[in-house]
Amino acid sequence: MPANKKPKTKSAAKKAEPANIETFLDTIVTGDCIAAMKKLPNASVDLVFADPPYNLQLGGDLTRPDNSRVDGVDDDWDKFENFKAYDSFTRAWLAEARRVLKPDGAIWVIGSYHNIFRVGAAVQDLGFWILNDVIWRKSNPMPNFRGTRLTNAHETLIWAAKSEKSKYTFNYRALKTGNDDLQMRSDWEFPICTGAERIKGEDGAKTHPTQKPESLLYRILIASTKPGDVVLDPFFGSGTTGAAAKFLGRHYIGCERDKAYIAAAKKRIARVKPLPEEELQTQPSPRAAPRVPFGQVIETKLIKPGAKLYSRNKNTCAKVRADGSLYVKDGDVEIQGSIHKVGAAVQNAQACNGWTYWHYEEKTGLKPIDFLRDKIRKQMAG
Amino acid sequence: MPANKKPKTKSAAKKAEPANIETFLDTIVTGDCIAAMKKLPNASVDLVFADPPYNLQLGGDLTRPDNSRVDGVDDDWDKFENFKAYDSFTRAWLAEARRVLKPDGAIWVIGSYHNIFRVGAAVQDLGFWILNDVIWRKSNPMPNFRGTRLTNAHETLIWAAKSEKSKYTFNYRALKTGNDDLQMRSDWEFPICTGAERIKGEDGAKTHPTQKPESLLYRILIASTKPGDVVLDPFFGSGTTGAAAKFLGRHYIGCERDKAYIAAAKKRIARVKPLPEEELQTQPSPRAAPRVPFGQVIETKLIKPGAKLYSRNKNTCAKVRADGSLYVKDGDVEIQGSIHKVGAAVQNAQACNGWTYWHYEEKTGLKPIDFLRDKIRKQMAG
DNA sequence: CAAAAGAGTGAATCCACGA
DNA sequence: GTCGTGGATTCACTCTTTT
Repeated sequence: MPANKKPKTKSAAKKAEPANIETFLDTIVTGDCIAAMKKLPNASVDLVFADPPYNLQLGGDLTRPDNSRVDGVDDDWDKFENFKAYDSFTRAWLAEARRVLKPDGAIWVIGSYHNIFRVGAAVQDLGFWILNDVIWRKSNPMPNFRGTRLTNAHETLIWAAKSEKSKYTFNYRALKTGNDDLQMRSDWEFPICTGAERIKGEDGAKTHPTQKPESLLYRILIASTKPGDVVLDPFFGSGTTGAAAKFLGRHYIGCERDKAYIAAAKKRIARVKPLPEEELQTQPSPRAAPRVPFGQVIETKLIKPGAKLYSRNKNTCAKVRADGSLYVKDGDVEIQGSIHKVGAAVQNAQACNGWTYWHYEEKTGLKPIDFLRDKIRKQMAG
Repeated sequence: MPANKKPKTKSAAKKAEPANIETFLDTIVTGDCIAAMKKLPNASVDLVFADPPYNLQLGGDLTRPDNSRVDGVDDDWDKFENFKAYDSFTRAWLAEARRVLKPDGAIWVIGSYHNIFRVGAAVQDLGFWILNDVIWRKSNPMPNFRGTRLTNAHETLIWAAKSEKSKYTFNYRALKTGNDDLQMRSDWEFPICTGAERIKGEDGAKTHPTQKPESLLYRILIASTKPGDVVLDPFFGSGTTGAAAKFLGRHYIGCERDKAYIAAAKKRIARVKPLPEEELQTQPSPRAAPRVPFGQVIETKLIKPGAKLYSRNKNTCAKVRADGSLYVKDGDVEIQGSIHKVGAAVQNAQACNGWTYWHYEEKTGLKPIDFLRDKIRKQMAG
């Protein structure tokens, strides 16, 4: 693809145009996440997934009842003087992430009670629009060894669109289908990342202290991206986002400053074999199907003008007119209009889906006129 | 009780001594929660439970797919100009709540993604020390009718001590015992408040739009208070906190400005019959509870030989023998053995906890025989 | 009377597109 | 921007009515 010489927006014209986003696809940008994100052009990524430092305040070492030491999070990058420093760091990277997002883009941030409230408030203050908070219920959490609190058995994710107006991606039907035809809820259960999935060094020690399970990222990407979308992870770490994105036919961009993490992530992602394209087809949404006006049903002669349509209980009867409008005479009152308007009127309802409300007579009984629309769609497709 | 003329602390001595806390026990203070809390003396309550406005910012009407209208929260008390206004309100009431708390006191706040991040950040900024965030998983949440987001199936609670140094109350053993000897996790499942528990006016309409289930408050009070403790609820509403506190032998203080809510709460709490004192003893020591063989239940004459025990659905019936064994005749097959062995056999299961599987008949219905074991343990302890 | 069917409802930031 | 219209969209549970 040729470089785009002409700035796309006025604001972009003010500065030197940053490198094209294509340059960064499926790569890890080395360096501090804010500096790294500054290299990316405005409005160029579809989704951000961020697993920022948790700002844990563990007082001293934590030991198990058998006196073995728990390998907690004590790396330098996870120390912050105080909430103020953490807040300004949080707002800085969130602002960069928002700049880089397309207008209809969205962000996911994961955290625990140590940091998620500060992150969530910053998300709202910066103009993101929260869509859901999602609970990752850990099926195998670490117990509270001292019995001083509840077992910390979950983490919190925030899902937010770039703005209130964003037409964010949500594959509602795909999630529902994958959930035994029940709406996906805001609480998700997954095991923590252990076993073969957990990346370890040659010494057997875990490479990254907070590696997330790929299953979590799969669901996030299936829920809120389309194949070919660009997913940015400002805290790339061990590269779970990259691995899941590559597997699912999405592009990733990672930011990471730790060279050991980068090396481990590259190695990991190289081993991932992407799903074949046909496997990526998710359950289509009825909203995505081509619009078929009711008039077309008549033009196609699937129903003739003058034919009668009924409500399911056959209490109401309407006559079809040549232009695709319906006509009902109920006592003195005559109603005419679209299948939807007349359906709503005879029910005294605000709205009505005429395709499912009205039925035509067949040998086997009443059938919704939606069957006829289906027929036309299939003819169009085949 | 005579008035206490001598100030208890130096700081209290500086100002006019506010009315003694005893005056307020088990009452509802009328008025705005901040003004009402100002009447209470410093460091006088053990626990605060707060269910503040969520600042929902709902749009227009929402209808179900069957065109019925959802009765959303449109009350004035949930309306705020912007985040800034909500934040300053939040910090004001949290500061008062903190002043009123004893040094070892704690607070619970419940909210949704609309407000909980702002509340949580304020909690931290004011010097509270977060102990856990707890997820209330709703077993029967309202679905997302438009298929635009995930089903909002949970709410978030923050549990925080007054300060990092607070020696807060946590009845670890009681929770674990009540949770089949597993540590209580940070995600709790309860149904929403419906049916007979839901308070309704004479017109059948719900008295309060956001009444919380008593089961949620029971667990909170069992987890983090002792009998006789003082529990303050600055947003008393329909009085769930008061009802649970009275039932569990705790004192409540409510703040509420809506007279209709106050009247409903008073009526509700008046009907509550407190548990007898001996039932309030929670699992005291870190030692495992003493073993009670089933035979002892018979020896104690809590159940007589020849009595019948049933599975919860009453599909299975067993006869109690004098030695504490059970006997079941199922067609030609006769089974006998311990409550556990017979329970497993009739279910075709590897193992079974007979204490919870078998039930005896009481006036009010079937009850697990575990109730009887509890009784014996309490007799042994007391 | 029991069982089945129907109606009602809950802290909800709940539509997309073209004229 | 607004406005109008097409047409997509629900789970668990309680209580009432009908069979």
